[in-house]
Amino acid sequence: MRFMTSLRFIDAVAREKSIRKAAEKLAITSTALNRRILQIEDEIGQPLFERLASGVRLNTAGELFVQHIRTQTAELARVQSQIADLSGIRRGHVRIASGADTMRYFLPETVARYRGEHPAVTFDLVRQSGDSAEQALRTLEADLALIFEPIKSADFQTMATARQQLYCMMSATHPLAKKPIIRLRDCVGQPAILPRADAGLRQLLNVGLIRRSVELGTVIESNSQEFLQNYLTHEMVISFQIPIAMPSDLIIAPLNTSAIVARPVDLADVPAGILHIGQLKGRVLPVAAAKFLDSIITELGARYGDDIDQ
Amino acid sequence: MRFMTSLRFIDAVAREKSIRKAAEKLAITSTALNRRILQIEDEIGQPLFERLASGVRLNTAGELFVQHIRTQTAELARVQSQIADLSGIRRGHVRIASGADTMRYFLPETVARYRGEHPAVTFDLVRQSGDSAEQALRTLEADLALIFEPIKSADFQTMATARQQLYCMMSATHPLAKKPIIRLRDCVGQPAILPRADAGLRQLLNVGLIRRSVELGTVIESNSQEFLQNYLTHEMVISFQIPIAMPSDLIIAPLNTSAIVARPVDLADVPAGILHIGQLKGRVLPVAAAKFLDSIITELGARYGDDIDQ
DNA sequence: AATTGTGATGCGTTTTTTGCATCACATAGC
DNA sequence: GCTATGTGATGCAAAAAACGCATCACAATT
Repeated sequence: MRFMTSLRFIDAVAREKSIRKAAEKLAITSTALNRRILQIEDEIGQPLFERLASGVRLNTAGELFVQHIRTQTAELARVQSQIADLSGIRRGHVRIASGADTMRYFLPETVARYRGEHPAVTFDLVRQSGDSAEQALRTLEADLALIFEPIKSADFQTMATARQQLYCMMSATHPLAKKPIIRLRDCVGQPAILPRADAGLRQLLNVGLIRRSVELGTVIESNSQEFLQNYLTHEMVISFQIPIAMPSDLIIAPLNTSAIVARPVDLADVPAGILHIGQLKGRVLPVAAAKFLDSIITELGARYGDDIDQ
Repeated sequence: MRFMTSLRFIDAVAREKSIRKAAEKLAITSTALNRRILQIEDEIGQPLFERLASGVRLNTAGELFVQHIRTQTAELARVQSQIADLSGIRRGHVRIASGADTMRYFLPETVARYRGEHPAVTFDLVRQSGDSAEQALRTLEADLALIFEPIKSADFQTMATARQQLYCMMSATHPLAKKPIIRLRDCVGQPAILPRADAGLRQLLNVGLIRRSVELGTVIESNSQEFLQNYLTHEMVISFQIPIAMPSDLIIAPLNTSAIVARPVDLADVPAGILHIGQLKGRVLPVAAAKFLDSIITELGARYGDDIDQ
């Protein structure tokens, strides 16, 4: 959309806090970008940026204006999506901010199914922490966010939740693999590899460990779920995971030596965590995003049945 | 705002239903305008207008897009007003759609007082019927509307009301002028000059007349309040008016021969009509318009005291 | 003091927009 | 049936706007 160019440029400068850096990203010269900004400021009647030696920073007027730009951009996308929807073939672009949990299996499968039905819909999938996912909704960089556990912002509007029981993962040859349900006291002193403290899963687990006064023999921490899961085949340790981040056949895996198995942790020890699917409060989503949200909810319902709320 | 040019043009074409006519109003050639429209349609990916032999008409996509344009335009105005407000001097532009009643004395006085405090605020005052005033709010051509009596649209959000008792107006030498309160039965057969049937006041009066089975000797109908009032000095007839459309000294006018006097009509015969001051439902007004609305409410409060609701 | 990084600006070039003339088509009136 | 009048679309040249290069002025850092 040509008429949005200047606005898009201003938004870019606001994000980069530097005209030259933004110009580079936008693939134009700083001269051209600078002049567009000066022109808009002239039309507004007052500056939008403070000029510092290190770059630029939005002033109050700029904050207001950039907020306006972002809502306008999102609104335009919504209208375009709505217009495209008139022609029958659903078109559009859906931007999702989510934690690593859902990026492994759930989102690939759900997005693939949706694109099977609507090939003209494109996606952005940005893996990030819960905090920055919420932030992405606020700056309108994302339409939907999937966040496991702590929701911090009042601007987050939960559209659906899925309860996720904690599972203990280990090699099929691990002694604990024989138990159908794991109690935390079974794990005392067990060598364990865990996600880092900023993950919602770790926080959930910690609450249980403290309550039951259990200490694990934590040998490795990692923020890579790939690492945690694959390491289980190399050393006799346990790890933890939530169902949505596990391949669907893991829970019912046979006890052959090479397999990884998952066993639920007793809900009395660690309560189920909650996966929140939501959007920016008060925002009207583009058609494509709204329909994909429906698709997510349907998929969650098929997987977790009664553990879903809308 | 340069970046709004194409959007403004499309809006103009939508209103004029003709590229050439719109081009004339916009002071450009139809060629240039036509190409801008083709370009936008190209970017959207589908046409916004149907081409007819008699001009153009919005299709469904166009309706959606023009609605978007109008809200964006209004939003931009709001943000600009908000930004201008930061600099201390309140700037902005307020567009008011209103019936004739308030255009006579109330709005001139209220606008003048407001502009005395905020000289940088400019005004559009469009006199029109209640229906088209509501329509002007919907198309975002007006920020505020003042409508006497029937409110028809669900999109109208009343922000304040003022009860307006009906007054009977006549020459000071008219026999009825001696009565402090007029009953409808006093008026039986009296020669009367009345506003036309589409005015809220006339409808209000008619209800009373039917209820009391009173018939007036209607000799003249006019939609010009000026005419109605000035005619009273030339023939011994009565007319009706609401306080807000009367000069403030009229009710207490002395009984000299040249004067026009106003006497209240008993509320038991004709209930007070209601003047509605409102905006488009759900819309956030620009600072200037919002503040002027405050000013209107204050002024109404000063004049009619308890007859005001917010 | 030298260096590096920032935004602003003069000037020639490139791209975009505009206007004129004209086409193709539909409708209204005779 | 035909003309006259209106409509939007389009090729081409002129005007306007945007762009990029080189450079300036300033501030912070080295």
